[in-house]
Amino acid sequence: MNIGEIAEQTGLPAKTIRYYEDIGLVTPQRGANGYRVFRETDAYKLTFLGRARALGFSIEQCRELLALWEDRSRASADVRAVALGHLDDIEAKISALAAMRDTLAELVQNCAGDDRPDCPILKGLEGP
Amino acid sequence: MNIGEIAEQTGLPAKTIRYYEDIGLVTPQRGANGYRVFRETDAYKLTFLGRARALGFSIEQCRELLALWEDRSRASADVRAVALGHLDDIEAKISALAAMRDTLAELVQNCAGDDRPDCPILKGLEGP
DNA sequence: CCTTGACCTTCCCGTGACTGGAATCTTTAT
DNA sequence: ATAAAGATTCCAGTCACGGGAAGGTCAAGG
Repeated sequence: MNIGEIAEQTGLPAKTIRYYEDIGLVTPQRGANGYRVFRETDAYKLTFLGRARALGFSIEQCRELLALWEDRSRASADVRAVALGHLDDIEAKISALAAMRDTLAELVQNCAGDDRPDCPILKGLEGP
Repeated sequence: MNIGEIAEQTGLPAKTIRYYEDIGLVTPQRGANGYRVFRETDAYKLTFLGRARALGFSIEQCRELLALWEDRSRASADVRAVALGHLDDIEAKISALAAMRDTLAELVQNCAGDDRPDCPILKGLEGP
């Protein structure tokens, strides 16, 4: 399989796949013409990566997960630890965003939003 | 005021303040020794920037807000529009993160997290 | 056989918003 | 006089790619 075909199959842009090779996440073979040749295991890996990235795992976490995935004697606890760590990160991000939203929503609420220059949003940004 | 002093006052790292000057958000004067000299208006601007950034506004949005802030004849509707746009962005991010969290939490829930290699998290990442 | 167009290759630069570090002044304190 | 603190510029790196240039390869059509 050439890169275009596997790109379509996995939904990842060809550029991304080349990048994943660059940083050692996949190691496709090469044909006589220099083209990358992807086999089924590469397709699996790339699909895995696509899903893990969609869940917000960092590249390094993906690398870790891939290693665990390939290690048939891994402990599921190790996988779970990575996932739980990431869950915490997500929760923290959500909390931070929710706090921003609340503050900002309150400012917006108090702003008339008309032609007049008086604006509680700007005032709120000036100082407490 | 030198950069260290204003950095402490605004809570922004000196590096960040220099960067803000680089991209034209603030334009401190210069003393005879080449040091930046910050005046009160600079302090206000930097405080404003710090708060706006803390609320997640991008640098370009901050630039826009600063311009509105300096324009005494602005319409509060313009400010409100920027803020509402950003609120939408925040909501979208929260939704995306919540979806990740839910999916991931479900995978984690089903994983025993013990010494055995069987792991629903990895299986969930393999395919649907 | 030649050309066209689709596909592939590498390489380098740009993104956002900084952060770290090096090499070099200037000021301040002892 | 010297040492430390604080200032300056500039360069490089971060994360995870994306854009685009310059060029090699392949299949189809004339």
